[in-house]
Amino acid sequence: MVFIAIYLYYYNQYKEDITLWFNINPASSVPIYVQLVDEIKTAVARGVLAPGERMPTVRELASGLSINPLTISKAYQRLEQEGVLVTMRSRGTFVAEGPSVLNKEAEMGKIREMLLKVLVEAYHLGITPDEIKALMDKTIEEWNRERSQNEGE
Amino acid sequence: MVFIAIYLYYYNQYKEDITLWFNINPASSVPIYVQLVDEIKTAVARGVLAPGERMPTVRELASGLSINPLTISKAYQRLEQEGVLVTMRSRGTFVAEGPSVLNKEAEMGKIREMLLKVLVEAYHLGITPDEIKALMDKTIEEWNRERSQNEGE
Amino acid sequence: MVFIAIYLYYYNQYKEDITLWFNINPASSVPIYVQLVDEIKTAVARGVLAPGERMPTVRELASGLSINPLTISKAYQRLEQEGVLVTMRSRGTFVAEGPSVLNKEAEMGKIREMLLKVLVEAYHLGITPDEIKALMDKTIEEWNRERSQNEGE
Amino acid sequence: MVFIAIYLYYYNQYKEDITLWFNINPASSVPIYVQLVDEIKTAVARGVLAPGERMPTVRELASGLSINPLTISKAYQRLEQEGVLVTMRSRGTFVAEGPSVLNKEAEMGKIREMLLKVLVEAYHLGITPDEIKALMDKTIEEWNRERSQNEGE
DNA sequence: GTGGTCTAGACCACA
DNA sequence: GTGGTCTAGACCACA
Repeated sequence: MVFIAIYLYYYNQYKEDITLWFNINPASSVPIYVQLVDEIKTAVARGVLAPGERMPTVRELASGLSINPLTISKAYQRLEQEGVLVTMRSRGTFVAEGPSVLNKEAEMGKIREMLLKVLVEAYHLGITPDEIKALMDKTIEEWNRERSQNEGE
Repeated sequence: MVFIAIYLYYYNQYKEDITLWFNINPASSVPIYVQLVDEIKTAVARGVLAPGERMPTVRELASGLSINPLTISKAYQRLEQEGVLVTMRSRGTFVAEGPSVLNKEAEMGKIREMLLKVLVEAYHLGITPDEIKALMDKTIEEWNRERSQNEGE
Repeated sequence: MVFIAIYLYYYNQYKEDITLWFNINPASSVPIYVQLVDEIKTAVARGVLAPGERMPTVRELASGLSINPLTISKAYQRLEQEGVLVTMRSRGTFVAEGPSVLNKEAEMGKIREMLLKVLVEAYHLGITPDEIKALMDKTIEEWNRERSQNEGE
Repeated sequence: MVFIAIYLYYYNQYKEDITLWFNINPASSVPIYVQLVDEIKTAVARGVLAPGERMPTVRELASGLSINPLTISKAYQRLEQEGVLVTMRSRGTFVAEGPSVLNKEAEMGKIREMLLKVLVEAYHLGITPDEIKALMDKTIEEWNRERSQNEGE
């Protein structure tokens, strides 16, 4: 498998230097636009991309990642549908102002589905629920540490 | 969304009656063979399908689920690769004897990836890490209860 | 303004002859895929396309309407998001089984918005609310007559 | 979705205080100038802006709404074309003296189109023609009440 | 300069 | 055969 790590430096609205770091694998069976959607959602969730921040333009990202602008556009549109980004006509695309909780119960259901998949996968890898629990605690701890670091910047 | 629940009754080697209960949604964007792989892995992990148990033949499953036999075959092959099923020439396909731990560290890495995805998704749904942790505990508890029930049968 | 009326004859699942009749204006400022979405929603609402019915394939429609397949595909995908069509992997695209009412109140709100727009527009055209009411009654009457006719077929 | 409500106080020719209340959403897919056209048409139809009344200048509106003056200008031009506003050289822009009925039949056709769109949309939302009719009656009633209130001022 | 749309043509996974 | 994805290149409305 070929992983292509792409570093994209650009200035945000406060003229600070930001390094976006997207792993896109054009040889993957996962469509490029889906990979990009996942990468951006991760960057936002980690606090690397803060709410209100301006995203690189479609053309910038396209040339930076050597990907067709249409593909970038598709990813941005998908992210807008999911409420992660907001596009303002001829001004650019921005990170949305945090998640809007519409239907907490339905959403908890989705997460529960994902956790069940983790348990199934773990079973087949010979990993016990207790190990999962410990791993989850460690992962959340790291997650919180990273987020508070990014917010502190 | 259309969900098609399929009940598949058949006799295993011990002549016990088993009800397999697969949710296959032909309208989903997830390929049918992947759905089947997931369903079978779940059934095994939950203890509904016990190690050593005989699986229905490709033809049985195909007619039972009204799915192209080639699709079933593809799922079985994938499950063999993953070590979940074992095919014995001219005797049939069986549930493998428990997970074979090859490389614990690499496998923990996979699970960690999945947990990170859960955290990203949860963030965008407005769910906090603490809520995730609680949900995980509850899910594991239910999981263990169900497994011990199935093993008791 | 140039209007291009396209008649598309094809056989549906019951081998009956169906005439699809889409008005697509490539010179309009309304994107082609949006026009197609509107036309198909209208056909379904009028009962010309019945639930469960198979839609023409992307390629058929594309060649029939002299439109790029990608544009047709975009329209189909949008219609799937709206719950009007259902796509089944490598089988084709079908008319969904009727509207699923999720949030009646929110939906009534949308319709109310549209009715207010009608009243605003009517005001500027010198048409009174009473005339609107009469026109609405007449329009609904015709609508019901046409639907019962299509259902009777 | 972000809605930006803008209150714009200004003195009209009679030196009365008027509050204009435009909802402009720069993140909407509807062009800003179209949103402004709709808002002004609505204000006039509701009687908030009376015939003969002086409109704010392009610059006033532009600074009040934090919108590019060119965009405001485009909206005013469009409204002049539609006969809603009248510009008098070096005196300013005014609300026109009521709708001029040019071709009643053609105009009823436009309204009929809009009503059909409402019916199509309602169908896909699971709303019946009867519910539409009732909603229309209620909407017109409120409309009339509001208009008579504004006229009474 | 911004994102949005469209085409022609190619390739791919799935069933 | 089915829909899905991607590219290169072009054009457009909007602000």
